Amino acid sequence: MITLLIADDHPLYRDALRGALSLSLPALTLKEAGDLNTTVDILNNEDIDLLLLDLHMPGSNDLFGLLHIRKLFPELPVAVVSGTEDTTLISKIISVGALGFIPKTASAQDIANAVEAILDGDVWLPDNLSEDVDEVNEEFSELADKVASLTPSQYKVLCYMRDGLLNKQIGFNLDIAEATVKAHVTAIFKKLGINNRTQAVLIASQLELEPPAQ
Amino acid sequence: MITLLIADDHPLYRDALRGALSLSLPALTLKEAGDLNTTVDILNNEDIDLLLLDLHMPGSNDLFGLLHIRKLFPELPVAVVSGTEDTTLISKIISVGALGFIPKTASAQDIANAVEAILDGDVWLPDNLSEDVDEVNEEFSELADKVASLTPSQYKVLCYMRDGLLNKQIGFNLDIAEATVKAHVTAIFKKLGINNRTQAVLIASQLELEPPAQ
DNA sequence: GGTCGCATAAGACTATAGTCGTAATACTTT
DNA sequence: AAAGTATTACGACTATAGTCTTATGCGACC
Repeated sequence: MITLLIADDHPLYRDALRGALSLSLPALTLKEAGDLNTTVDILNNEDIDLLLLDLHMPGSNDLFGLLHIRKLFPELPVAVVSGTEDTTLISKIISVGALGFIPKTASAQDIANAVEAILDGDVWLPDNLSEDVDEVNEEFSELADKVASLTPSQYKVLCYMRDGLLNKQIGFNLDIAEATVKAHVTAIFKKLGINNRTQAVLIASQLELEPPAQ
Repeated sequence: MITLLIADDHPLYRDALRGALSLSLPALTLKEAGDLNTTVDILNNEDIDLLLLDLHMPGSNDLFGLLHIRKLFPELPVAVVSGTEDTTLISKIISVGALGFIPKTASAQDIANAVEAILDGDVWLPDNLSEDVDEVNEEFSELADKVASLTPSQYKVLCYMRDGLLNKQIGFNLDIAEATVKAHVTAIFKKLGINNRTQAVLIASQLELEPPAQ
């Protein structure tokens, strides 16, 4: 029995997805989540075979949500659903480890085909994108791996760095001493193989990280 | 009499453009340039009504060439020709002030139409892009303006900053004292309305600046 | 031909970034 | 339960970033 989790903040679109899938693939069990936290909860407590993730959920700014999920559940197949047509963003989504990208404009049949392909272990992309994706991939997926190896605290510090905050301000936000922030910063440098803040910020910016804002 | 300059490093594609244009718009005078420096030379010495600029010319990394031209000749209408289908990049190109974007896959007729529209003062874009462009525009064109207000030295310093170099290293590369680099850095901050290097690097990276590498 | 504005240059000083050593806690692995 | 490893935490120290001040050269503009 195959179970699929639809994570999208728009109830109407969840219904539409559910409809499109139950039509062509009635054997699936479908679960739903409306934000990133409940998505993680469900993934922790139930056996999910495929996650359909909307990128614009509350608490899931751009790539952050996907990176987060990929880090917590590296083995989980993820397909991203989004209305964007930005080819760089789509390339990044794939580089970060999503097995497919489904445009919100796709037809019910396309969506069903995509889900089927991904469940079979294939990667599914809109028609004209394969080359674009390859271009971005090489360096980018390395970076994503390195960033995924950061601890939660380190990740938060990196996000705040990316926003141009001083160590002192980061410490205040996270309620730790500036000295501790510096220690995290040094640890981040080692993991990313760099030696100053500028380079760290560039990497974070290429990955389109956003602060957890909690 | 209308004069048009084709700036593209690929002689064959220059010929193709020339052919496409002379067919539909025989009244045009056409000039050609194969790299960024001769492009600037010609613009300095002749009266050009429209520049067709290829983004991947030698010495013109990504957006740098366009920014450079826009800064030197703010009144000159520029249309960008490129093979990219990256929508963010295309949006940035328009934000920086190009009046049109012509995909290399466009037909002869499309190209002629585009040139005609731009000479009439319109903005010409591939069909499906107008909305995408609007999204990126607002903040981005402000940034581009600010960066364009930098002096040549300041611009170089910013590019090196973007590469993660220390002030000391930048000074060595430009053959000036570290103290001078710092002075430039402070000047850059003021012009861009920011107060630390991290933010400067983020702006430079969003603009896809590349060092002059001369 | 001043003089005004601005880019360039650089030294002295302060603030921030980054390193190192150490320690406490948590989480495996045996 | 003990030993090992990784994370979090922080203070003391050094290196780098950034500010302020001053000075020089260069073009614009009466």
